[in-house]
Amino acid sequence: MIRLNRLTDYAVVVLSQMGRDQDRVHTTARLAEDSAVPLPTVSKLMKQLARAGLVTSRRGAAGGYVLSRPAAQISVAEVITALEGPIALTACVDGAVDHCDVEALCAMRGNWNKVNRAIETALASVTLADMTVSPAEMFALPGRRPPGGKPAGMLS
Amino acid sequence: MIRLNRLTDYAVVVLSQMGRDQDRVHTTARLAEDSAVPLPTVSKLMKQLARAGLVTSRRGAAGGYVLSRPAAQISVAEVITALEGPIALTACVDGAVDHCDVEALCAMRGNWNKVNRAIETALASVTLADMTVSPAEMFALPGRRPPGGKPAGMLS
DNA sequence: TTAAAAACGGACGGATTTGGTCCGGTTTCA
DNA sequence: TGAAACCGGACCAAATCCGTCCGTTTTTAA
Ligand code: SF4
Ligand code: SF4
Repeated sequence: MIRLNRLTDYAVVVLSQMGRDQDRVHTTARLAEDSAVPLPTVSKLMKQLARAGLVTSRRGAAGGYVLSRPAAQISVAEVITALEGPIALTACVDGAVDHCDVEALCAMRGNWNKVNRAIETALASVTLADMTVSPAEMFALPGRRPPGGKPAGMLS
Repeated sequence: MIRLNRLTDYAVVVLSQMGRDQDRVHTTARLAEDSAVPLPTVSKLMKQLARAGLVTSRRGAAGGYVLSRPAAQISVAEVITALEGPIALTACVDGAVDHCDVEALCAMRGNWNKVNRAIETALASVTLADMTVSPAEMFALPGRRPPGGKPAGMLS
């Protein structure tokens, strides 16, 4: 069902959690407790996110993780990319890593690109900060696109 | 990588194939040959698509499959839905079938809805006919949204 | 009347991916 | 020095995906 990886979903949830307390250091234990995601899983996630540079780790006692950037400047697209690699709906779009064995004969090879880009744009326009507000007022925040405004041009 | 099911991809490819010859009946054998997708797989796909009503089957000798509607009126979203069920990025969006075990405590439960809807819209705005044209002139066809026009309002 | 050509339904199984756990290091602080 | 945290990776159970196969049913044409 075009499902997002469950782990990726968790990552967004946990990162948003962190966003609520911008620059406090959060231990995995605390994050796990607050988000109901099992501890070892949170740990694994944070490791990956740290490697991708989205969070910064502080080792040792009183250590933990901090968001590298304010939550309003991290898009869910970045989170996805960090955990699952480049967003590639099919194997023949531009950033794809692997190869399609039908690609040589496929008449529509490359036509997924536009669609893929549209989705990419959609995901890039939502930040972690957006994900924490109540659904009702999402995208109605001051300073963001007004409700009737330009919708970030998909399929341009 | 937010990857589309390979079978779903194939389905779109094959259906587009069919769209090139609007109302001829196509046998699975022929479709397989033309698209390089293995025959039994095409067969399986067509069965599902027939059940979903996207194609009409004609049994017996000289039988085959016909598109139920012109290719320009079938969106890729429909194809995806037919094969994989409702488009649901996570388990907590509106049309989702299954349930998230963290849902009770998750602070952002429901916030994926908007994102999900945006993607849905993107996929719904691309038809099978669009997928067959050369990438260069996609969305530059007469009668469709002009290049600078309203992009079907995502995240509305 | 018969034979061939097609769709139909479903079962099956191998391969791959995913989700989650565990453990032995290493770094830092009190 | 010891406790608290991250770090890296191995590991595995479960689920999913993908492709194949086979017997049945329907229709057409010889
Ligand atoms: S080449 Fe064709 S079959 Fe292969 S991934 Fe691209 S669209 Fe799908
Ligand atoms: S409830 Fe939270 S964790 Fe569960 S699917 Fe929705 S966003 Fe993800």
